[in-house]
Amino acid sequence: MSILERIHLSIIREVDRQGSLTAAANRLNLTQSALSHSIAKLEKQIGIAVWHREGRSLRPTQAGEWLLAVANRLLPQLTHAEERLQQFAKGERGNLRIGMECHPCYQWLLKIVAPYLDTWPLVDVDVRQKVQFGGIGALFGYDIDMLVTPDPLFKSGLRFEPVFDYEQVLVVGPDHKLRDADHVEARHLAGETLITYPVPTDRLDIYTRFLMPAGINPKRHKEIETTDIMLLMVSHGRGVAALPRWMVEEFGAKFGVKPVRLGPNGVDKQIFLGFREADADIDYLRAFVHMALAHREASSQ
Amino acid sequence: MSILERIHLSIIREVDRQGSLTAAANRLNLTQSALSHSIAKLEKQIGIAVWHREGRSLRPTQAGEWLLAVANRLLPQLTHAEERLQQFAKGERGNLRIGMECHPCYQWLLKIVAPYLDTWPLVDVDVRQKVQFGGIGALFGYDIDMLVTPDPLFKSGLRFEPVFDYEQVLVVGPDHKLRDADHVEARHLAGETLITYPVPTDRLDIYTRFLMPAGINPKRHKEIETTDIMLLMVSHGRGVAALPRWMVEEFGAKFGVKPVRLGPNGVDKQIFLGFREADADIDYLRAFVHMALAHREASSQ
DNA sequence: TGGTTTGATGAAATTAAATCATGTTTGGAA
DNA sequence: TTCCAAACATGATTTAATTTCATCAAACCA
Repeated sequence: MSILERIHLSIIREVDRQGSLTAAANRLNLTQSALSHSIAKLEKQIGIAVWHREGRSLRPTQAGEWLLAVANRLLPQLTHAEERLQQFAKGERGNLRIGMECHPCYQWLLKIVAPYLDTWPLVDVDVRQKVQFGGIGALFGYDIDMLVTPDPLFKSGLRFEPVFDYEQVLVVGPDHKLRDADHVEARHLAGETLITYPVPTDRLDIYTRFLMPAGINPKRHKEIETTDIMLLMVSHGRGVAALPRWMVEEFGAKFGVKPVRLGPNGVDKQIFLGFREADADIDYLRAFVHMALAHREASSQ
Repeated sequence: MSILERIHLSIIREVDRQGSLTAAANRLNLTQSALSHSIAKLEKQIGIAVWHREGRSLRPTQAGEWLLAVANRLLPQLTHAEERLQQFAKGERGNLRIGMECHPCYQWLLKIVAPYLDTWPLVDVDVRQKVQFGGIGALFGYDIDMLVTPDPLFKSGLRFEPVFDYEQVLVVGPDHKLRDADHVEARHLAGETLITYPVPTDRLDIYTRFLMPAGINPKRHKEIETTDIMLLMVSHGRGVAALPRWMVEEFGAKFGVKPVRLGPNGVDKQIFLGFREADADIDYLRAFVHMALAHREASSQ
């Protein structure tokens, strides 16, 4: 009945990666002949070619492209399932694969992960900064088990817990004219250089919740990857940035930068921890959420 | 290297469904002995039991439960991939599997699907009313290819197009005292029986956008599955309901019911068509979106 | 307590997969 | 151009894996 086997997907993926049957065969510890036979049989059974044979190279057909997509989606899941089983067998607890959709949360995450690793010595934590189909997709696609994000999705098989509240503030250098201001208005930034993480502006709160409502754009927009460099730039008067208040307070002294409230009421943010409802009863996963919630309690006092 | 094969997943799923190895073997057109050998080998390779042997019955171990979840997730995808390939081979275009997260949209959907089936004779349309992990999860899980929903999720591997705007109105019977009112206030419903589709109140706009903001609850809340019966109930004075205005106008005459605006400004709704970004270039899928958009253009005049 | 059902097991048979040896085509180097 | 190396295809053979068959032991049921 079933014709599409794991080996077929492996071959298709490997041929795509290596570029040739022969190279793929080596990586799979099989002969070129074996792959050739295997694929020929598959093509015969489904009744359509997987590759165009052009000279001595293979180019995927439409069906081949489709199969490649299937392979890239399913093979990692099979691999992960096997790893998980091995871990069951060895009495290990497994990996907690955490996806991050929130740049400055990294510092916060470290504070949760550190004690977690002590309490759960058999669980390994694995943090992925960039996830292929976005955090939600990665959760549904079983690429990650937990997601740190400012954008929760209630309903539909996932669960989100608020674990972290903070105020987003403007960071200015030690000689900046707004240094001692009670708060800043959007128009004050019209002549400034704004430094942000390299993400689309519609995912930056300083745009969506502060600048855009006022119809203001900064003079210049500069993207910086790392927080340290960003703070260094700000402290040397190269621009202003928006970061969590706790972060500015923690690193502010070191860099001599100051936080200023965004607008009269400030910009409040909430970070959520998301996971699959189906995983809700995995103890080491629950424990992580609990530790995050406990940390929230502790720091809200 | 790889030990977990499709057959293992099939066996695990079938044993769970049938309750015994023997029955599962029959369904898989194999002998009981074959399955026994097959899973014995698997258990030996991963080094852990998949089932507790209790007397002559099999109960999944923790690992078994996990494997079962994997099987139920991956096997349908493999099956679908095969079907899709067969369709490629036969020159068919495939199935368009549409998930619905919007009860009254069914009538609207019919208006799109009817001409679509004519334009795309080789594409079959398959509508699924209830999807396991919610619409978004079903899209990510490849259980459906398109989703009709009032709750889009921008970003993260999916795309949503607004295809349908309408006003949600209150439907009252021919003898109802509000029958000729310009609009209704929330407090007017305090003494009424409200008839809705059987979904949680936090997904019913009349609650979230009309009653709850005013802190009002109807006297009674009754859930009805089908629109026809709902309208029949309303027309016979058994209560009031909330439906799209176009629907009331279309069926109003038949049932003698009347639309009344919800609040002074009305409750406007938008319905979206969602699909995977990876599928954005499948012609028959694009075509569906285009037809929906065209229908929107036509009816907005 | 027999009869029947269920899963396990070892050996044999069968089927499937991989290799070996070889052929054909092609792209590049001499 | 020519020749060689690289790449995939193919048929026969070998090897490995899977399936069946025959049989057993345990357990549920009447």
